[in-house]
Amino acid sequence: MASIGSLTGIATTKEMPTTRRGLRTREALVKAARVVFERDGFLNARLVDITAEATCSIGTFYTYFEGKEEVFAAVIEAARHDMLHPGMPHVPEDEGPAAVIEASNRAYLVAYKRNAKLMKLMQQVAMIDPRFEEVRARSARAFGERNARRIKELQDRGLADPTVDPELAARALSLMVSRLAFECFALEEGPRDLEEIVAVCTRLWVNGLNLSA
Amino acid sequence: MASIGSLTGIATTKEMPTTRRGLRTREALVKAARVVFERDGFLNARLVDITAEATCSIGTFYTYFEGKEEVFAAVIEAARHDMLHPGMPHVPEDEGPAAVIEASNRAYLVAYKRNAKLMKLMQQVAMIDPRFEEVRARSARAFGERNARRIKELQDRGLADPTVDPELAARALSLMVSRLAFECFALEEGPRDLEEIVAVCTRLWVNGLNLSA
Amino acid sequence: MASIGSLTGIATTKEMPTTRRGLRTREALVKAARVVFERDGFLNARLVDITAEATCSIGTFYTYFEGKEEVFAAVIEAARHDMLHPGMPHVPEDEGPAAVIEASNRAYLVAYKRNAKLMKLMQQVAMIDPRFEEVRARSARAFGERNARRIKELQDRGLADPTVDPELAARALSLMVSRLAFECFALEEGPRDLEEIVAVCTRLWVNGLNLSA
Amino acid sequence: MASIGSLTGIATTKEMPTTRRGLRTREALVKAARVVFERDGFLNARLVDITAEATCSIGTFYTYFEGKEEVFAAVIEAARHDMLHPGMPHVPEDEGPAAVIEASNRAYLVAYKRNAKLMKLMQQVAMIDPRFEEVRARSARAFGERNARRIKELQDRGLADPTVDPELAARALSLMVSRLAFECFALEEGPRDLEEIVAVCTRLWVNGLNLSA
DNA sequence: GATGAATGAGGTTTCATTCAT
DNA sequence: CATGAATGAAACCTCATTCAT
Repeated sequence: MASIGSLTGIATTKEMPTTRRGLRTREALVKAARVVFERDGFLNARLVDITAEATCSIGTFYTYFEGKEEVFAAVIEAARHDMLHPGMPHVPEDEGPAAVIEASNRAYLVAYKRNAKLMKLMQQVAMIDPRFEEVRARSARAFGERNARRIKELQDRGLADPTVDPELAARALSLMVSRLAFECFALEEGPRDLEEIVAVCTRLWVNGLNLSA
Repeated sequence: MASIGSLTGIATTKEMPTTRRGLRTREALVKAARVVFERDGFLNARLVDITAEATCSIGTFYTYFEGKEEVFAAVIEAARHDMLHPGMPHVPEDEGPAAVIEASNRAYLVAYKRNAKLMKLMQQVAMIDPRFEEVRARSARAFGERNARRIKELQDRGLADPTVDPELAARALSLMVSRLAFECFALEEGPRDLEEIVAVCTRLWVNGLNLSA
Repeated sequence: MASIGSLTGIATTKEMPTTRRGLRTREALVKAARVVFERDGFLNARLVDITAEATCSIGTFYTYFEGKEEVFAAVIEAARHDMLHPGMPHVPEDEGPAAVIEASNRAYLVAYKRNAKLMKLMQQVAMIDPRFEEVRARSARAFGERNARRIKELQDRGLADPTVDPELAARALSLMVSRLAFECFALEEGPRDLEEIVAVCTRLWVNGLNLSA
Repeated sequence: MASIGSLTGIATTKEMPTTRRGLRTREALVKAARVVFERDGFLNARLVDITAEATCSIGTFYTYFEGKEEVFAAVIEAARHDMLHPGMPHVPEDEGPAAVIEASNRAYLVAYKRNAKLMKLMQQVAMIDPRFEEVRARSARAFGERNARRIKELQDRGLADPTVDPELAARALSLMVSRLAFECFALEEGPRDLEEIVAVCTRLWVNGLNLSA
């Protein structure tokens, strides 16, 4: 499996531990880091707190990570699976495009809600460190491009408003969903009821693209 | 005139200077602070850099501000006029709701583009300091509420899809616009052509609310 | 007067203090640094010890110096006058070249003995930090070149062995004197009687160049 | 065979390995240490670098050495043969004292040039660690004493200037040669042509002691 | 009002050394 | 004999803030 560095693009010189013991320690540090980061924020989190949480010494920390940024990268990396493959297990393709959009939005929002604190953290760090902004942007781009392709396809099939630019519309609607998720779940401003948010998002997607036509 | 503190909600003990010289110095510091913040970001900006830019001493800084947060509040405050009254001079009320929305979006996006760096900065600080997050949230809420009232009105007049929740839809659509503005103008990701963005936003608003009906 | 940096070639960003108080503090730090360096050596000297000796805080140290290397440069710089102009007040030019050489050697050795600890320190640091090696080399080169010119002149006047290469001979004899000074005064190995050393050095110079001719 | 410790005077508790495998590992470490020391200097050399170069683990290092100083002692020890017996195979005793001095100087300088990097390293460490300064001093003393005996002999036979103190003159001239070697070969300042240096050194010895008489 | 020297808490980072496997 | 994860003391350095001039 590729090292964390290669996936998030955050440079790393430290290699993955080879022994079972090393792996266990590294894992404990990543877990502890997530706890401390979510509790104190990236800036307030101190290495001592992380190592205390992982019940190891500062020196051990530096055996596995170059510094705060690198553990953070590892934390993000560890949460990728959960966020990247947001379920979408059995998309009801035959129930029409609206159903697909709804399922997709729900999957995204469910995953977002589950990792709300981490997403907030990611936003914070992205605003501080350009390398993480790049990670965030890449992730968002991937999401946007997938949606752009979908919209294009619907337009080609005559099911969606052909006057909207697929790329930009996908971007705008994706941002709408992700930002609403951010405010509702990460900032805890506004309704926290998932279904309510799914409903609005889906309606605005469907209406926005004129899918009813 | 009310102190900055009262407007942004950031506590201040420092009074506004009474002499002309004092006012000039304070102004120079706010201007310098904006330059340095926009150039280095909030975290990297050091008070020495700001006073150097303003060609005055550190001591002088503390004559007017309590610290970094307070100058930042002053910088934001100084930019409020430009952002709060985003033109909207002659809204063509009689050309129909779509025209109003378009004008409103354009006004917002024009102002955003003009203050892009500051908006990015505001985002950064909001993620760091809860007091500024509150400022940001209040601002967004005001924008959202205004839009919610409009939507409700359109629904009442039978011009908009009555099935969408006006508050949440307003919030979602407002976030869509502001976030797209942020990415395009502040992060400089994606198209920087204003009209293109105005067009998409307006179309998605109009379609989304089924205003064509 | 030129800053330390420009003379020793050690880069400095810190400017010289402008106020009297600042000058006094900086001076105290340089003096304290010399004491601590001579007592503990460059490597063992800690910044805390220096600031303690100067009765000021660590922060104050960093107001004037970038780090250990920079104070050391300042210490060396402060001692330059004493070493560079090693007296040589009334060189008895008319008593013949041997007398000139003796006076020159004596002046050098007297200055060396007076600054023996610092010279030892300089040797240590030169072996550790290439920038100081460069300073040392430049100093030695200047000394050697002056002697080379003298030898050449004596050769031209038919007073010195014409078969020796003036540059290399000057270098060799200069090194002989400086190294003997180093071992006797800095390392305190061998005789510490100045006149004895002056006598041997002078005789080896005079014989070596065949000045008796 | 006596342990390294007894020769360099550096205390050691580690015994020499008894097995063939152990000897091979130890040898690899000494070789690797020389490479790393010559490349990075004593201070910058880290034990990890040495063990990496020797392709073994840190733990293994401690099987054979107490620490950095001890491997360094072993490195020096391994190079002793080359430096201590600097050839001088068939000194042409009957060609006169000048020829002996020339042969002796050449032998020394050839050996020095071959081990220039190590000699530089030795100088560095001697300035840092008094135990190695002692090793260096002992070595220099031996060289000086041998030369002092020679000079005395020449004086007794009426072949050398009787007015120079044999001990101090020998010391001075020996330092001249060794220091010139250091600067030319270790620091690479000045001519690197061996014969040129041999010529000057020999002439200054011969002239300096008035051997022509 | 303006100045800038002085402060020092508090974080980060390194690497020789140990020791259980 | 070989391994390499774990340790933690010890030093560095920053910069917001104070205050005497």
